Amino acid sequence: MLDLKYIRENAHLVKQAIANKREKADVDALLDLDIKRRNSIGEVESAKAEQNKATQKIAEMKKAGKDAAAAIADMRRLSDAIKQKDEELKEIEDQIYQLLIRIPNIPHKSVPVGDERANLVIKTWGEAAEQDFKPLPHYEIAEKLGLIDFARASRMSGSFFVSYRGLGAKLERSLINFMIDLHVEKQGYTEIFPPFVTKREAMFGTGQLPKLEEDMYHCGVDDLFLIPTAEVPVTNLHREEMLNGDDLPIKYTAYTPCFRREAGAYGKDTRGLVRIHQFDKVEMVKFVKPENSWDELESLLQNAEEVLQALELPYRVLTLATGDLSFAAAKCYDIEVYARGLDKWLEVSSCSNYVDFQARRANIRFRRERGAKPEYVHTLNGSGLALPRTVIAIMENYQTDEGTIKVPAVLQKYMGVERIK
RNA sequence: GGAGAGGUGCGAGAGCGGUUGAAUCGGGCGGUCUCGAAAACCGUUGUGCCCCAUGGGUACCAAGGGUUCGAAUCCCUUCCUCUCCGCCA
Repeated sequence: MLDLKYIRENAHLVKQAIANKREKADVDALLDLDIKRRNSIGEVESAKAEQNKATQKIAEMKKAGKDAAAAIADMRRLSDAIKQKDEELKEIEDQIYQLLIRIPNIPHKSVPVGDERANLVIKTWGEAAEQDFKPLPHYEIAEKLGLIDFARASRMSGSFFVSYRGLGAKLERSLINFMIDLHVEKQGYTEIFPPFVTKREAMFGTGQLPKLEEDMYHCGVDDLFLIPTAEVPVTNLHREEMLNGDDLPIKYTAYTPCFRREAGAYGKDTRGLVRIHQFDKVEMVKFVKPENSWDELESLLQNAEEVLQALELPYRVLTLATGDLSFAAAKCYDIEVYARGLDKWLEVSSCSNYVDFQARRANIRFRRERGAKPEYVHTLNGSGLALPRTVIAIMENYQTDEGTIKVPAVLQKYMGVERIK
């Protein structure tokens, strides 16, 4: 959510941002209502000032034992008028709020303008090892080695759910442990194990609601949502809090499963593990001081890259263009791993700076020191990493011509074997 | 799931429906004293919004409604916390 005052003073920038993000939001209607609102506040508050004075007088009269009946009768009329004006004001503020929460965050200056074709590849790391054979796509080798049950999972839960088995299941668990250990031991994050369902307010705080309600699994009886990413519960840990400036930056990492209905996404890249309704992910979340958030984005990206470097998987980094940027983000880097069997680049991480957008929605503030004015923190998060596509890359890039899969060196102590066969 | 208790400022904790934005204690900050410190004493210590803005106004005692001329204080709903019983990994 943006600051109303900021929108008032920078309407053209906001409109530009909406256009560049290919969102729809009515800034002019908002500005119109803003004027109405301020007029209305003037009326209501002067009426209330009058009422407060009169009320005090009545109290004094009663104390002095005088009859206050006439004054009370007068006040009844004023009181009714105030109630009515208050209602009008509330109506206006509701409308403002509804418009305000639909205005997206403003992209940073360094973000290229355009749709996904304007995404900028800023870095490529590693090379696909030369091979004299064509590796099988992951879904075939996984099936062959008994690592993943696609058919059985579909039978019980529907399509786009999978069940891992044997060393396939262990690979999943090993990757989770390896990634968390790396974030905690080498990169200074604190591990969190949060709830996997949250309330509406939490989804709103990080910006999933109201826009993405259709993409989430929802438990109607309790009005709870299954989390689409750990970003939601971990960022919301500090919702409605006043943090201590000395404690910043706060760096958390969390493993969670992620649930996504992906409504309408069928038919595109949907074979195997590329796109499934439930997947595992290790996430990093940071709460930082505003002046540091752009540096923190770079180090967040680096922390995510280190996972792929340790796994020795080739990848590239993209700066997302405005049209590809999510609603709440000011800037976002995507990391794509190269999968040799599919011969495709697959997104395994998005590292975003939300600046104060989420913090304002979720009311997460800090004081630089005792007595200082509260300020909104900046929030960032990045995957480190999404598991299924990492698994794809391992199964395809580490495949041998004998139809086995070598275990990446850093995973061997977790897996207990050097080769999956 | 059943039965109770409760949610007040940085913390503890008071608050007959009428100068209560909120007593008191503690903490923080500033000062007096001291070579310095401690102790003691004095002062100070919330946030949002609006305006004809070095000032004024208004709102906020979990959240939302209601009663009233007037609500932290009375009523209703929701959320959360705690205790006891039941159930359970």
